Amino acid sequence: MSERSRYHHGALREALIDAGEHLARSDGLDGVTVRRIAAACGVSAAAVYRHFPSGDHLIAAVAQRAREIMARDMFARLDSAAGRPPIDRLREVGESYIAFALAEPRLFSLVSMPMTTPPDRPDDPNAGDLVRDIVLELEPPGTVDEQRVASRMMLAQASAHGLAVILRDFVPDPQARAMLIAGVLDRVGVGLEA
Amino acid sequence: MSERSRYHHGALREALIDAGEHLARSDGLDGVTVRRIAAACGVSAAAVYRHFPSGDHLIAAVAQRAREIMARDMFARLDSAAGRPPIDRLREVGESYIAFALAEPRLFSLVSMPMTTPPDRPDDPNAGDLVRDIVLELEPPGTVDEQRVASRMMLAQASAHGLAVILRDFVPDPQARAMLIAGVLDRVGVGLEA
DNA sequence: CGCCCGTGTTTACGGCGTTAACATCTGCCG
DNA sequence: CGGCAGATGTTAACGCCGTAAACACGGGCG
Repeated sequence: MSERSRYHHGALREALIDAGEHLARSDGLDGVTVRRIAAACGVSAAAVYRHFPSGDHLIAAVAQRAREIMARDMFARLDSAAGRPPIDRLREVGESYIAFALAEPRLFSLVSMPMTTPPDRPDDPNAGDLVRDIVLELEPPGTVDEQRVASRMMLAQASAHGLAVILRDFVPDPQARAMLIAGVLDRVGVGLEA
Repeated sequence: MSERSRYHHGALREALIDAGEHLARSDGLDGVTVRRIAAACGVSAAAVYRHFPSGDHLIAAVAQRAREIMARDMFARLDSAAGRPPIDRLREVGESYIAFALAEPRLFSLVSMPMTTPPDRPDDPNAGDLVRDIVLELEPPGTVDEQRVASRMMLAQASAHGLAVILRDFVPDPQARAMLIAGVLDRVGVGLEA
């Protein structure tokens, strides 16, 4: 089975997700469509249904791909903050999330879609677990107050997500964005330590 | 011109927005479509274009309607908190926003759409201005630090919006929702006063 | 060798937004 | 009061969308 099969594609599923990712980057959510993705792979639209039960599952897979890309960004940035206090690393994660949303707004619009399909491998880099791990370090040694952990996670995630969305939609000026990110994350830090 | 004209409708524009609102409540975003809205008004799809330059403008108008409904909720709830300290009223506004998002998730999905069209009357009840007015009361008398005001507004709006979205998509249990709302808003309050 | 099944194709259906051409009603002007 | 013009409706058509059914190819196993 060489790569030249040209009838049987060989790795269409991955190719479809790749094409979807590129279409999302270039044309945004509206460009991510079964027919366009299939065409980008040089394949008929119906071929998609050999690999995904529906078009929504395909775009859910592309969304999952986008989440993995963002998660890689966040992990990379976290590595360069290794050893710093948990609160600093939480801020790093938040800044990373927001930076991604503003740098790749179209990809981010996939990230923030409700996940209709469970991820293929539910154990790969996951932003939620990442936040939880850091938040756990804020707990007094030897005990874990689940409710406190949950509210801290929620505050971190909600404020980062909300800020990203509002900045993307309503604050075009990069300088204003930077000011607001710094100011809000300062305050979130205070709230997280409370 | 009685109401029986039946050819010339008389108030089609408003009727379309009404129908869009009801469709949004019952069928969610996917139900809010030019053809369906027109059909709900007993009118052909093309008639829409006598009143809106495009279907997107119609659904933007429906979204604006949804925002006004939510704003009315928030103002009503604020009235019953008149006289309380600003921080308490901010919390009331946040709770109101989140409650609406969870009580009317489909309508809320319109609210949180990026506004493509300026509102018809940009001076009617507006949640943003409301928040700003309360945040201003937190300033020391006689001075206004615009940057501090902006970051407080942003924190309030971003955390409420983010929390609403995350709870709607990922936390079905009402009790867990209530716990998280209380916990997060406590922390946001701390961050707002910092 | 030959058959089966995984994976591709073509074709078709209904729903979508939108436009063009036509129809009807209403208000105003002579 | 008559009639014309413009506002507001209609139908028909186009191209895009997701999806299903029926068919075609081709690689691997008996």
